[in-house]
Parts: sequence; C-alpha cells; structure tokens
Amino acid sequence: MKRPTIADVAQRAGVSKGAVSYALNGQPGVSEATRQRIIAIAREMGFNPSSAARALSGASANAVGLALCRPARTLGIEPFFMELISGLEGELSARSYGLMLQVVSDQETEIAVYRRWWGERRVDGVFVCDLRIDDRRVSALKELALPAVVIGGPGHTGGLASVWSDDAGAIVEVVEYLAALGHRRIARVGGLNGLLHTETRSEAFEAACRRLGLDQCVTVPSDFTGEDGARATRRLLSSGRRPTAAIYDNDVMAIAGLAVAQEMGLAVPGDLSIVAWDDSPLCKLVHPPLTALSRDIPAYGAHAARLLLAAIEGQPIGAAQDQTAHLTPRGSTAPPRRA
Amino acid sequence: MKRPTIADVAQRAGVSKGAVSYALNGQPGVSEATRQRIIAIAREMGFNPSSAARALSGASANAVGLALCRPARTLGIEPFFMELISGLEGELSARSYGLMLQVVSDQETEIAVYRRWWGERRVDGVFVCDLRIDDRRVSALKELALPAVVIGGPGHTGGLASVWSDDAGAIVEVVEYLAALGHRRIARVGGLNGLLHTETRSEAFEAACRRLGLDQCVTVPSDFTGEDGARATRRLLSSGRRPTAAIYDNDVMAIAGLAVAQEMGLAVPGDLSIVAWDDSPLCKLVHPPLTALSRDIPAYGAHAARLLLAAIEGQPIGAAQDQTAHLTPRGSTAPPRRA
DNA sequence: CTGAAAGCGCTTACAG
DNA sequence: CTGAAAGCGCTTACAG
Repeated sequence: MKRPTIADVAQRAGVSKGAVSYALNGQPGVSEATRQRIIAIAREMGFNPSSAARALSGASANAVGLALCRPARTLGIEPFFMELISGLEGELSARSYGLMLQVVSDQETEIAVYRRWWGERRVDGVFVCDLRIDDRRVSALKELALPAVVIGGPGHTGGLASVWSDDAGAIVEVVEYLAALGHRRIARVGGLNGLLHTETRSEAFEAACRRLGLDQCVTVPSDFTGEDGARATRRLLSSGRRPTAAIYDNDVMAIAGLAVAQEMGLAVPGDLSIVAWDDSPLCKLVHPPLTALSRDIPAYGAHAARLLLAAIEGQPIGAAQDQTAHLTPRGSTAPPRRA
Repeated sequence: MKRPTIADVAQRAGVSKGAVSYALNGQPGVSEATRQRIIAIAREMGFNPSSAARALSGASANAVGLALCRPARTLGIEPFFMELISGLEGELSARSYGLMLQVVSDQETEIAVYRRWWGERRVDGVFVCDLRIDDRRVSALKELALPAVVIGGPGHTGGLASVWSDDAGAIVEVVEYLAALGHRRIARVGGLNGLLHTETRSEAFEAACRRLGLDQCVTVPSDFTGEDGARATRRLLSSGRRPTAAIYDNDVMAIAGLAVAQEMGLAVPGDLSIVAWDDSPLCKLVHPPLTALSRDIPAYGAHAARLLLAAIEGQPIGAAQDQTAHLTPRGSTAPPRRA
C-alpha cells in the first residue's frame, strides 16, 4: 500500500482535509466525536503527515541540526559527543523533532552548512559546540537569525542562547584536592588552545595554583588525542623535577598518560597522581581506575535541547548554567611518595 | 534579509521560476548564457532551494536515516559508531544528502521510527545496524518498501542490500596466530547473543579451535560493556585452568580485560595474551598496546552510504563484501609463559 | 462546527 | 529556448 495522505484519511472519514488537519493537530474546529473518529482512522491507516508539506505550510522544519567539527578519529574516540548526542536526542525525539547531523572539517564549512540548512529550511535551529574566543560562527548565526544554542561558555556567545558548566570552579576543586594531598608540582595537559573552555580552565588553574602557593605548576596544550596526551606526558615525566600529579582535559588523554607512566616504570598513584576531566566509563576500565571530574553529559545535552526548542518558539533565552563537574576520587590519586 | 525564494531569483534575473529551476538543476530548457547568469545571481543572493518544497515536488527528501539501538552509555564509549557515522557522513554530504539520527531503545521503537520517517517522507532510505538472526526489522522494512542497506551479514538480510565483512575469516586468522604462538587454551569474550556477527564469530571460533585440536577453548557472552568484559575476564582468570589468551569482541572489553589482568597480578602478555576486535585508537593508548583486528570503519561506512544512494536511485543492490579485518600484532600477545 | 480555497516554494510536463 | 500553469500535501484564515 502506498503511503496515505491527508486526502486519503479525509475521504475515508468522509470529512474535508481541513477537518483532518484540525483533528490531528488538536486545533479547535471539529467536534470531539469527529476528532476521535478521525484520529482512529488515521492511526489505522498508518498516516504520518508529510514533514515537507507541513514545513511548506507551517514554516517549521521540525528538525534541528548539529555540525561536529572534529576529525573523524578524535570524534570516534571521545565518549563526550556520543553521550551529548544521546542526551539531545532523548529530548528532541520526545517532541518528535529530528536531528540532522553533519561532520565538518573547519569553521568556514560549518558556517556554510548552517547557511545551507537554514536556506533550505531543513532545520529550525542548531547547536554549536566547541565555542572559541571570537568565534566567527556566533556572528554568522546572528546574521542569519538562525535560532541557536551554544553548548559552552560562559560568555563569548554574543547574546546567543547557551548552556555552560562552571569549568573554573571544577578545576579549583581539583587543585585544592591535590594540594591537600600534599602535591606541590601539578601539571595540566590542556585541550586545544583557542577553545574557550581550554582558556577558562587554564586561567582558573593558574590562579588556583598561585593562590595556594604552588609555583611549579604548568599547563601544556594538546589536541585532545591520546597520542598527543602521551607525548605531553612523556615530556613532563622526563623533565628534571617532574610533576607528582597531572590533570588531563579529557579522559582519553588521561588514559594515555597512565599508559606512559606505566611504560616509564612509574607507579600510579605512587609516583604520579592522575585526574581525568570527563568521567566516561573508560575511566573505570583501566587499572588503577581514574579519579575524574564527573558530570551528566546526557543531561547536559537534554538541557541544551530544551533551550533550543524554547528559543525556536520565540522565547527569550539567555545563558543557562548547568551542573558543575564534581570530583570522583578513585585509585589514581594519592599523596605523593616521599622524594 | 529574508531567505530568498526561487521567485526572488527569477524576478531579479528577469526570467520565470521554471527557468531558474532548470538552470540550477542542470536541466535543458535554458540557454547556456542564461544559465550562467541565473547561477551567478542565485549565488550572489545566497539562494538555497527549500528542501521541503523540493521534497513535495520531486518526492525525494534528500536525506537518509540512521537509528541506533544501544543504550546511551554503550554508544558513547564505543568508537565504532562514531567512526561509522563519520564515514557515512563524508559520502552523504559530498552528495548533499542529510543524515537524520535517532537513538532508540528497542527494535519495536526502531521500526516505528522507520515507519514514521518514511510516512513523513523525511528520509529516502535508512541504514540498519546490529543485524540479528530473524531480525524483525528486515521484514518491516521490506513491507514498507523503504530503501535500506543492512550494515552486517552475510546473509539474514532477507534480500535487502547489505555490506558485510568476513568476520569468520578474521577470527580464524586470530586463532591460528595464537595457536602458532603456542597457546592451547584460548577464551573468547563474545558480544551480545542474538546478534548475527556474534553468532558468526562464535561458530567460526569453535570450528577453528576444533580443527587445530584446541579442545579447551570457550566463548562467554557479554553485553559489550567494559563492566561486563571485566566480569567475564575475572571469571575466566579465576577458573582452575585459566586461559593463556583471550579474544574480545570489542576494544572496550579488551581494555577492561587488560585492567583485570593487571588487577589480579597477571602479566600481559606473559600470563595472558589479549586480542581486541576493532582497532580504535584506544588500543594504542594502553600499556601494553593491544594486538587488534583492524579495519577501516569510516571506509566501511562510506561503502554503505554509496550502496544506499544507489539503492535509492533504484539500482538493484545485493550483498557487497567489504574489507576483512586483519591482525595488527602489538605488545599484548606473545607465546605463553611455560607453566 | 464544517467545507472550499488559497498558499507555502519548488518541479515538470505543456504550450508557444 | 521560454513562459504560464498544474500539482506535490499540508495548514489556516475565510465563509457558510
């Protein structure tokens, strides 16, 4: 059987197409009895209104977009994005919104994708990840007047709606914890320079170390890949006075760091304490399990989705703060062994 | 400025809407000079044809769908899916096809999603993952006449198009390799029972062991999570005559297995050799790095995307074999230490 | 409460 | 080679 249209349902019910539309969309204009009858017939016929036709009439695409700007290799390995996506998804599909996904190679392409999606009326709004300082996407989105929610911040969103998590507060908690354990030399393997959250963490890390009088702390940048995390760790552990604790900006690098320590014959946590940012199940799989900064990423995504849907409805949305990551101590942190 | 429509372009160019359509879609019906002029004007105005209007006229949604039926936690941690998606994506976006993504909790929901997508004309075709034996989705898809490519096999696709990889051949290579190293007691931590590829691997594993006279080989099932992989490993390593080598059906479980061995004071590869199925970057991050069955997952995805696009065009597509995974030996395998 | 009609933005035969 | 028109499947004022 062909896919039924609203006309088929109307004919079968002996009413006009308009009546079917009203009945199915919960609009006034049909009696309750007629509505129920129409709904029953539509269900029985397996009728689904054409999203194209609805979009053309109602101007709403009933879909939102997510463009991911990371190379395939990094994307695959970082649990963060899939968890985020499943969070977005749960909220979206509950309201029968679709999610369009596209992997892009750079910001210019990403902007072009937004432009095309919006021009094609394929999406009603988009999510923006990996916010940068002076992010060109922000101005492009405002120019397009495309509803958007930035996943990141605080600030630098140019007035776009956003959800953010207090990274600065979280890293302070970690530094204070390590300091309390007795660590004086703490290294941090940071994320990509230029990303707002990397900068936020770097500043907060430095300030916290200064405040606690830890004058031998250092941040080395990385590209988030395990390889780079391993390389950075090797360098740090080969230096004259090596750190006794290391904080990694994602879980993958933390795991790579753990492997490097083992490879160099150092005990974790005896010779090196390790803290991972983002607590995916990976952290519990290695030996010792990694102390990590945990937060509910799917919930973060769901939060973002609710905001975007509200923004699409025209509600004025500002910056919403999500849960702050909290420290989950496991076997990879301990007081430093006496030198 | 509002999003321009084809009428705006036509007016600006001083031609009919039909002419603009012909020019932009490379159809005959306009002179080359006019075509070029129209194209230039459309570009300058930033015109993108409404996908809804196109879909309504042309009957093609220019999008395909992927429903993922795994809990959020497993999805996030398995590099496989993100790599697959980026492979699909590359091929799709090159032909400006969109990808609709939805996370579902079970097969019935997945079928309902297919039904809705197709009814709404949101997608022109779908990808099917995690093929099962007697998979209800296969018959549902055939009933809907929704173009589909099954990512998996061989067989059990009910005549739907498919891409598959020779898992049986790959596992034979592993077993022969381990046997050549001198292993006699090989364990396998398999994937979810009921998944076709799990069954395929299990049978091939058993047959290979029998052929080589390894009569103490065993497969234990798991749910693909690291936790379950760890649990299975603990059980295997606690048994009277513990295996000297273990094969894991995904990389996450292999890593969990490695941690369990370390936790129990066993040396890898001295006391236990480990082989991971699916060689993500994770395998190279741990110490020792894991011997793995490698294949190009993004290429696998791209292959699937090409097939689906061809199927949508009405070409008859059968079962296409993709690259077989090959063994990449690393530090986690060696001859068993003399008992 | 219901029906007939216009309109969304395209594509595609069909005349000129 | 070009223009005018129908039609895709909906939604939504507008009359009855």
